[in-house]
Amino acid sequence: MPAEDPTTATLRRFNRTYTQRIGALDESFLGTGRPLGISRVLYEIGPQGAAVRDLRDRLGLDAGYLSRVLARLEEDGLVAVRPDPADRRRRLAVPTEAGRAAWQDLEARSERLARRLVAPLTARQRDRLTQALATADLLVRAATVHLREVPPTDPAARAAADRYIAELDRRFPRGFALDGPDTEGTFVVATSDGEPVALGGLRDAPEAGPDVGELKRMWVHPEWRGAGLGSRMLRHLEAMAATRGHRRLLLDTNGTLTEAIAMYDRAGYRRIDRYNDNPYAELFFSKDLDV
Amino acid sequence: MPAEDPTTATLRRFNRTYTQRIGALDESFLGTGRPLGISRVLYEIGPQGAAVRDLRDRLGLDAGYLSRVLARLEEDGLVAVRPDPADRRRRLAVPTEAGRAAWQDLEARSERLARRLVAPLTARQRDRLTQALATADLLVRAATVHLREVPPTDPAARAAADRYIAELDRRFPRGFALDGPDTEGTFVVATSDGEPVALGGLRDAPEAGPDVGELKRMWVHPEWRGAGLGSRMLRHLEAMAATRGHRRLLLDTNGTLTEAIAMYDRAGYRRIDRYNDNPYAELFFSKDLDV
DNA sequence: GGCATTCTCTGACCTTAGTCAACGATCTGT
DNA sequence: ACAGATCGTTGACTAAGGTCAGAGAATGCC
Repeated sequence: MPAEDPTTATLRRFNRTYTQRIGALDESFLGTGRPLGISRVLYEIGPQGAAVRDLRDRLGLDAGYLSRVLARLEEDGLVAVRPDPADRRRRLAVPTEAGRAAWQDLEARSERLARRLVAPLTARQRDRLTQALATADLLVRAATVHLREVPPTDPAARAAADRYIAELDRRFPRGFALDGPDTEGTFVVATSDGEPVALGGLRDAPEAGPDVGELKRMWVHPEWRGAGLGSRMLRHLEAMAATRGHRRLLLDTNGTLTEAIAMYDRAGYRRIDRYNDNPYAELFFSKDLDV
Repeated sequence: MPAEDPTTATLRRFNRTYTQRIGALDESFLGTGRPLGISRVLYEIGPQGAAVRDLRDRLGLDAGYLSRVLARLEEDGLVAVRPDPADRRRRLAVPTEAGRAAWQDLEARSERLARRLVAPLTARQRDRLTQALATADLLVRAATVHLREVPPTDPAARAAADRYIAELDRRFPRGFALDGPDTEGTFVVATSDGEPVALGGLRDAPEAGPDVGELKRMWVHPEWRGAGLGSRMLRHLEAMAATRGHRRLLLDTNGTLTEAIAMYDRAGYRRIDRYNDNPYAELFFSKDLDV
């Protein structure tokens, strides 16, 4: 084993503290007269309801087991399970009035326990704790984001591209619009709990040379900025480009996107002259990939 | 329910992230061919061994259940349980050679999982995560510290007082020594996992007035400083003094203890003239309690 | 239109984790 | 030396949580 890593040591120490002290937050689900597993499923269904499929994914449960838990919740009159009209193999679990009340109760218990935990802290320390946990939350979530390569038609890629376009439209003085959805190149979507949180596209740019690629649609969900998702996406795209035989990457961007520009600078991209007639682009970058 | 509290909201959000992602650290104990509970006990016993009593406290297990788990570990040749020579009611669990190897394996699994979790982060982000988790760890531990009032003879109070004395002896240019152990007044010991982490003493000071008390032996474990334990101790002592009928508190301290002095200032203590002949004291404070 | 796949449910089965009370051995204070 | 407390073990019992294979209904894909 290599020399002790301070990050894993801290993480593991925190894990111990956590399971001993905050872990009790789960136990707030006890004492409701229902077993923990049942409460967890009820809580996960939430006041709006959820698809059985999603519950299974989110909670990591066996299909048979979950089915039984749902039957029990239905029997207790807390949840109604009915087929999804859009795909009648699927089923949706929707809380009844009583179910929503039980959910509220779980919510209140959890909140109470959290309060009791932080009660001994002064306001200043509470702020520090909030800060620290929010940072840790963002980084841990960012670290467990899932990157996958998809065609331009992928629904997650489309959804992310739409958000990208909407954001540029908001930020650019004269708005932003595209002719139609992307059809060219390959996209990389980063998802967390199924939600797209970052996007990046790579296309061949034969007009600029035989082994040149171009990056497009680089976008990170606003709530996820500052966690290094952008540079991770960039590294992933560069590795992808290298395996596709590209030796140089181009990209263009707008002067208002200062965070992105700083990231490109940090990642070793150099500013070059205009190489296309994109009316929204003001800055142009290039990077040589050392294959 | 009052307006949403950002601390509990962050804590609860983090709790979700945590159970879904880091929580898997526990699951690293699975896949060893042993059930989770057994592995947890084995891990807690550690390479040095542990008293059965302590295991029960640390893991919060039922005596009967733990007894059976230990029997199973003994049967598997991983642990030897033998009576504690010092008190033959107690028993000690000591790992065998195979047990130490199994413990190493658990350790390695946990480390591997922690590494995999932080692997996607850059060095900079890893530093930020380490920082954030260390802060959160300290604050959460500080929040769950247990304060209790004890007589001067209490072993935890004695242990903390000894550390206090040793530290002053190290920090004062001409050292520090006492005639004998404290016998007067009431102590408040803060413990975490059974370890004393902070100390404070309160005595009547009739020589200074009928309703005057004096604080003594204020000490916070060096690793626990900056988490507000000192001011929490102070508040506890003040409340205690108020119920004892004191309306004014005195304390003395040495100029080298700058953190403590800053804390007294913050807590509303005012500097006064020397009120005793303590040769180690250079600064003197007083605070009126509003009862 | 037919075949493979997806989604959920059901039955059969099992381990794990835990509780509770009774009991014997041992220690502590007086 | 003895009453009372502490420590751990044992027997009897239970709920919780989970696995696995098979089946039926619905859908997607060519």
